[in-house]
Amino acid sequence: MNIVEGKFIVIDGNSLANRAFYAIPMLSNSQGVITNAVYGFCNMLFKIIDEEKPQYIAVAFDKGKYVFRHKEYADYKGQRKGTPEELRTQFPILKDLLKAMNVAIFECENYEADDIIGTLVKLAEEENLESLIVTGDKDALQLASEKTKVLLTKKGISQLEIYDEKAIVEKYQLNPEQIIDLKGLMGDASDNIPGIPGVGKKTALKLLWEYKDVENVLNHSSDFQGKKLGKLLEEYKDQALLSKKLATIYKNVPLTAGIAECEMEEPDYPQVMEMLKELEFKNILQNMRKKMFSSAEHQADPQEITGQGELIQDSSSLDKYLKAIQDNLCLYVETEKIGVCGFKLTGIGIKGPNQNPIYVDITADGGKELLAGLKPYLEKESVTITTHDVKHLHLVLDMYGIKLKGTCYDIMLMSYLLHPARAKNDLVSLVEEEFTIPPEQEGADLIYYLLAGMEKLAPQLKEELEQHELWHLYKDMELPLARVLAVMEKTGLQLDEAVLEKIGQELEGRIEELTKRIYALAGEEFNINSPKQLGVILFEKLGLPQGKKTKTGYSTNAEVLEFLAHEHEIAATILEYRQLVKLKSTYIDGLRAIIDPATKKVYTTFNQAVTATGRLSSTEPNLQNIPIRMEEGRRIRKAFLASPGHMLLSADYSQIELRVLAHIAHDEVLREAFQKNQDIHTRTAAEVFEIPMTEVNKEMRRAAKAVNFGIVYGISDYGLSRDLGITRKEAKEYINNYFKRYYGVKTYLDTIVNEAREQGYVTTLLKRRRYLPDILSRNYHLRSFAERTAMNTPIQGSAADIIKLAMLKIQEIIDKEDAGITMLLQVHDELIFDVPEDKVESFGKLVSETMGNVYPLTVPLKVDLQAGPNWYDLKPLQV
DNA sequence: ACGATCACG
DNA sequence: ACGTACGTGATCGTT
Repeated sequence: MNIVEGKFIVIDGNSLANRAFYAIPMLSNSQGVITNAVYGFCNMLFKIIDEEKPQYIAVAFDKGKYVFRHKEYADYKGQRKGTPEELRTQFPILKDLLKAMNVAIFECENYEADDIIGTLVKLAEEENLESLIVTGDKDALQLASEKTKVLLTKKGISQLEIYDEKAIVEKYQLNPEQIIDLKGLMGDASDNIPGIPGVGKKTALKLLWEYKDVENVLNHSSDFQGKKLGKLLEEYKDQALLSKKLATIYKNVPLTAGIAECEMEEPDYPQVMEMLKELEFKNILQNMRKKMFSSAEHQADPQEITGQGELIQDSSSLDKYLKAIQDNLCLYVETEKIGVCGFKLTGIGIKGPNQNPIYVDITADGGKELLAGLKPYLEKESVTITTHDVKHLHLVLDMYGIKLKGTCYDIMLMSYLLHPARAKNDLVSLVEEEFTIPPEQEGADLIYYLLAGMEKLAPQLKEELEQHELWHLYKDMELPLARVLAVMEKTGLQLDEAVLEKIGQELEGRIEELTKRIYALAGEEFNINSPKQLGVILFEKLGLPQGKKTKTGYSTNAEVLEFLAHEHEIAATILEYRQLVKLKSTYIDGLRAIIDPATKKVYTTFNQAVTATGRLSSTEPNLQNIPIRMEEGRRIRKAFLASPGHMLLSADYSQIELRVLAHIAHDEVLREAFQKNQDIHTRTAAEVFEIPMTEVNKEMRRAAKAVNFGIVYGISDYGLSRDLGITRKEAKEYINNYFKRYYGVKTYLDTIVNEAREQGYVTTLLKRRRYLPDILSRNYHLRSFAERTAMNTPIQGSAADIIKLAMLKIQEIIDKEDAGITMLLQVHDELIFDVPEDKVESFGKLVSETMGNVYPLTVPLKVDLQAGPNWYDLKPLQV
């Protein structure tokens, strides 16, 4: 009889799906198919299989609404609400997935999942198998035995608890079968099993400890003669027996298959992966792919790519390969960082359609000959190159005098436009999302996979961009902009080391003084830079009132210190210390460390694919946050020089975000203010305080300015009150007054939030998209954040679109003029140029006109020009 | 690796 | 009752 061995896992599919549905926040794929229960179920299934490593597995489902129990008792489960629509639709998906995974599914008309489980477990016990029942329903405890355990889901789905026979006896002082008797006496509200009225858990347990089962309890009802309990037992005798019957799991369901059919099998990988891809379960898909690779009988995923390639070291083989592939190629440049700035090429990966990839080893002659061979192919106008980070490619090829003239698919930029908020736009992650790179690939082998991945991704991304009306943005803006940015990065900015050194020395002296003063005030030496140690000094030793707290302890930020400045001299001293240390470490030491000794320049990197709104960012060094607001810091700008005989020209958009808002919100008051070229904050103050503009004082203007900022950020009374140091009630008043006057803005903000709710995303003027998955969240924080983002992104993002357009046009002009002018920096609403002195005025005029007219709005775009020998000494320029 | 802080738009 | 203003990057200290 004992023909099989091992462990059998049987899952209550309905119970587990229910648990997953309520435990996991609403989740849907991009088609709107709700998937949270399937997702939770899958995760739990894999976890259990992983931990228990069963040889047999089955999932049981309820089938139909009525089961044999309804014949005995029509109201069985009568109180239960129907399955919600959002869950009901997930069962077919779940069953299909289980089928593809070759997991045995059982369902049987007239019987519940419980009965199927009871039957299967009985069969398993006869085969001498160990069984584990997975469910959220305590009824299953009655099935526990020497060979059978029950895995109960506790809260949510991550907490599981195993009950074996011993655990049940310990907990209830009852045998597992007596769980049925317990329910017979006390009933079960969730299944609408009546039991005996007035008998709860305590009484029922007491009775069963004494009389063992329901029948015996009823037989001894005379023991309770004269008591209330005796009367109840008499009166509800039949109901108790019925309840026990209803609670009893039936173990002889006519099943069409047995334990042998439950044997674990390898999933049908291609089918499972197809389904997981459809469901967009990226993590599970990746795990499944890894499992497939490690599986003994490795099946081919239809999407699978191979890493077979060829190493090439000589020009003639390269030439032969290039001749064969004609005009379409994927290109991967492998580089290594050298020194503080710059990098060197170490290898090139190439793949043509229907060709195996190649890796060109250029270590021999630094690549000169091989790159010379590559040049004519890459410079063809008819060539289409697929790559990742085309700006980087421009910079690398430029070192060999190669200029790309054809068209380009940049995987990084394309996927950024599709998912700007996604953290991982690096090539390996993107390829891994679609295909699996077998573990531990490196060097040329890895590059072969990446090339094949890019080749598959490019047309998919292009199609998706077209579907979302983003192709134009890619083709005519981001792609050409990459080249402009490459030129800017290559140009770099001249720094005056002597200026930095001088400021550095001044700072150092002052910091030393401040340090001593702080130690004296504190009465001991400590690390002032450590918020933790500082908190102890301020709030424990000196006993100053602590304002806010952070997650980790006391808050010691500028806001708190400013408040404390009234209380103790140390606070103001620390504020100054902080400010100076920041300047010294970030700007003086930080910049000096990355100046190229050969050129005395710094070379920033513009990241074109990180921000969620479409802005650029700048790193190593970040030249978009050089101090300006405070004079002490502003002096750093003296170190940024124009080249000899040139001037720095700065052109910044005045109030571009509020102008964009006036345009997209169709707000008449805001439009009029800009059309009349009024001071926008003064006008807002006049509106909000209902006075003529001439009567607006400084304080009113300051408040109005804060309100305008608030509007752009996605206004909240809390934020405004904090910024202005007023009560929330007052802030609310300001906001209400504002919306009364700027009715178009109010309507716009309401509309855009609704649009986000309906579409799941918002767009900018040039159709750049940002998805807001949290806009319907039930979590107040997440939802509010998404709402503010919905208000802010079209404004910030459209401004980013406009200045990018301007950069493209201006670079064209610069190229055409060929007068030694270079574009150096973009700082969100400002462009910095290096211009020959005699060209400053004429070029300034061109820049101003170009920026002002590049994307006509219903309000004028105003540009302020400044020029000077360095970034500090800029004087307004009228043209 | 992450949080706190602070520099910019 | 609740508690966040939008978008970044560098540095430092702590884990």
